[in-house]
Amino acid sequence: MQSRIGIRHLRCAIGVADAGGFRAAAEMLGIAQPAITKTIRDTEEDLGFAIFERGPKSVSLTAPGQRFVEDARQSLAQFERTIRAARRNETGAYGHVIIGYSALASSGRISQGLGGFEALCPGVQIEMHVLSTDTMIRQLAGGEIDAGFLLNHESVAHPSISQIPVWSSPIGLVLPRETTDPDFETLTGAPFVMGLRENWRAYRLLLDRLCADAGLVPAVAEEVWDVQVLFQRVAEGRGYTLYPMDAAPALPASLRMIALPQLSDALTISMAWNHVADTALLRSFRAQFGRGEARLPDR
Amino acid sequence: MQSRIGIRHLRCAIGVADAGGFRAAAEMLGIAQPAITKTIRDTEEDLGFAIFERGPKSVSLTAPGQRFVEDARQSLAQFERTIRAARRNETGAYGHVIIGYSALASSGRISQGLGGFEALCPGVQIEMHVLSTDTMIRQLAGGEIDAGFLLNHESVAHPSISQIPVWSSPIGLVLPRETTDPDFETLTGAPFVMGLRENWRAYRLLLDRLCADAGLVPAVAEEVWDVQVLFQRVAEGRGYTLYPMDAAPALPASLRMIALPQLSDALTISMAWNHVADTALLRSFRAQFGRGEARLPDR
DNA sequence: ATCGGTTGATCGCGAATGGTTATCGCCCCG
DNA sequence: CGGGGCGATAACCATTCGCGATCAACCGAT
Repeated sequence: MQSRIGIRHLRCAIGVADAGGFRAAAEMLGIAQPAITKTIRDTEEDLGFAIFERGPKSVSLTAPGQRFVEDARQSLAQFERTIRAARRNETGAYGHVIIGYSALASSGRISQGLGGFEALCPGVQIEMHVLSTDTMIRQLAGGEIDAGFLLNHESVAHPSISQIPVWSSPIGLVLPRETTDPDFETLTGAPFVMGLRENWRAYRLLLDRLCADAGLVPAVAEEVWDVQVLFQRVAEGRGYTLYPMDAAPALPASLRMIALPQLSDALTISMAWNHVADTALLRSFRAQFGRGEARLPDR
Repeated sequence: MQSRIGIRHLRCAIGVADAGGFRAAAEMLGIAQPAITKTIRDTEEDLGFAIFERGPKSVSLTAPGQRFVEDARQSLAQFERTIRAARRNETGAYGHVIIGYSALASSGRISQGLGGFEALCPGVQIEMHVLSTDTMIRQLAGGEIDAGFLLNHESVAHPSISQIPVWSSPIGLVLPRETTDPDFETLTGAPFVMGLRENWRAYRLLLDRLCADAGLVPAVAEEVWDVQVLFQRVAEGRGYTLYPMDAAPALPASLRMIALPQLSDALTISMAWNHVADTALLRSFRAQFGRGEARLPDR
């Protein structure tokens, strides 16, 4: 039963798989290359099979190696969560939670939940990352973040990630403060600034459907990578954009929002988490937003 | 970020918590006591708080230590599953799954599922433990076993354990082969041999309800710890017993079963697993028995 | 009151481990 | 045909890990 394999071995194997080579992994992990060779060889010896196929140019995972590294990722993530959740942080209290949130999710509901969590577990350090919906799902699956707030959309799903709706907001029209309210009919063909599909995939899909339902055909004059630029361009008069009404208080002074009752559906933000991410601290966190032990996805 | 804590530290902390003392843990882990002292102290130093309260007589967990050890258990279990699932076993193939099953679950449906799994993942080593329903839940929660087949009953639940019904069997009457079939009415007051409530809690609760519904009042003449003894005593004429009809083929030659249509409900066996037990191998295993990604308990 | 018999803590010392630098052999590609 | 990648190997060094021996505190007996 006893195995000489430790966390170090997992880190090493994952590093090589990610970096695509022993030398690259060595650099990434901040150690010398021979150490990688030795650690990988020890691991393979212990497990009884080759994790990597050594090609003359770069290495690749064998089939069992693939499975092993996949499992090792979960294992390592869980381990690090355990340490993070327990460790005393700079503020003098214990615990450290990493969450992601979509730019669309900048609403009072998050602050309220976080406030409740802060009251329950004072001093726990909360690290926030703004991520696109797809990146968030990927990082949740890989254990890089503990929970995320993202756009609820049927195209956003992952077998090992649970989601629970947290709140909704209707979608409004963002326009420069001085501009007069346009008629809804005049919006078709009017210039719009939108987030790039690459980074705003699910939100764009949602808007596509809402606009189609409402008979609105926006002319996308420009696509940008992130919110700040989005608002910047709208303020410069390059076009309108569509954004959750919730975000109205957070708009720059040069912008304002008006409701668009013609857009039938609201945008819903869900809390998402990997169901293997299971520490006492994270259970407390999730409890702040709904029951937090909701259904797994029906795949 | 980098922490000197490794798997060894978790094992050590868990060991001390379980053994209830440094010296006892040392013995349990097969190392000397000073090593325990040092490892625990290193861990506490790294985390920034005391895991254990050193009393003059034995030690106890502090509040944060309690949470840490709890999380560490999950972490360690996941780690060991990862290694187990990957490791080459004696049969020359890879993988090792530990399952528990209730004595009540000895049916063809398990063998069938296991056969399918064997075909899918040839050579994977399956370790089986016969456990009482309650023990199984505890070991699933602690990560000691990967999946279990147990009696489906509302009193058998745990927040982090999912269950999915796998099959059902009506309950029949077990009696010595030579005995003539009794009338159902004569069973009330007739002597019965039963499993001890201590070890058969959920099954006895189920039988209590079924008997009450059917107006049957068995006189429990004797209570025994495990199945073998149960059948032994029935064969010796100490009384009847009630058992799933499924088990008929597995009965000793000296016994036979007759149906009891008066007992309204069937006994249902579920597969149970801890939703944090997540390796590629275990997903394949669970897929053999229903979808295997079913609902979490509604707590 | 003191003396075993506990407990965990401390102190050196060897052995094992994890890391380093230097170098090799290989294969691809200019 | 000779770089310049790659991983493997060798020799060596620092740290870690575990050991036995010992200590200090405490409890419950005499």
